[in-house]
Amino acid sequence: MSWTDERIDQLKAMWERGLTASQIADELGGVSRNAVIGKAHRLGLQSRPSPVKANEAPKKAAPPVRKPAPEADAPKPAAPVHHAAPAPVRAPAPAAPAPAPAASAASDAEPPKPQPRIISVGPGGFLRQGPGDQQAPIPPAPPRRLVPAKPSPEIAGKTSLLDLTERICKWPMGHPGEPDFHFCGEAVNPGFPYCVEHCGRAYQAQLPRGTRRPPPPLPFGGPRVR
DNA sequence: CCCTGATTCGC
DNA sequence: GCGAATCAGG
Repeated sequence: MSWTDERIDQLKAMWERGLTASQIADELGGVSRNAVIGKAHRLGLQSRPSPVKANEAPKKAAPPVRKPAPEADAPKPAAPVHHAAPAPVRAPAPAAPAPAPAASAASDAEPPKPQPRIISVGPGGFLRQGPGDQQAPIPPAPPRRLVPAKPSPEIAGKTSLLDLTERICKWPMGHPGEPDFHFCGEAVNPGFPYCVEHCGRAYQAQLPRGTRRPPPPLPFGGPRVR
């Protein structure tokens, strides 16, 4: 995977939104967390509260650098380290998750930025978009969007797509596309994409033919009622 | 253990 | 430029 303009855009966007490198990495697909961090730094995107860099020891000695970089002369005036900007944390639960549609989209001068694609995962069998798949060319005529282009990854405390990892239950809750659609989020049953409970739903023993089966519990909380 | 970001350095 | 390996804190 290479860093196309688009992917770089996504990286920037997500990085700025406070998503973790891991999240960004597996959202983009095809890159490692390290790659994301590396790229972010190369891009000059910088510094979010890093665990290992909480404070700069103003002590005279700064030995713990592996490479004893012999650079002695650095007439640089002390670069003002803007101190710890409070970065948004993993799943902030703002009271208003609903992305305000806002009429601000009216500006024609605004070139449509390819926001992260909306992708779905579910037991129903549809797979997430992967690194390899073709990128739907969005450019030609992105007319007015009635819905905000921003997927708003933070769906208030819920486990969103972006929160999924290998060890988080991916059982969907609610209906995809709806504002409160999210994922189970429990710790997975090791080796499975779902938690123990949802494994029970996802993997049902095949009963002998002709056996009357109770209505199988469907994903998505069952057929949509309208 | 898991996670996080930072840094280094061979490619 | 890239990213795996490594480090180091939570």
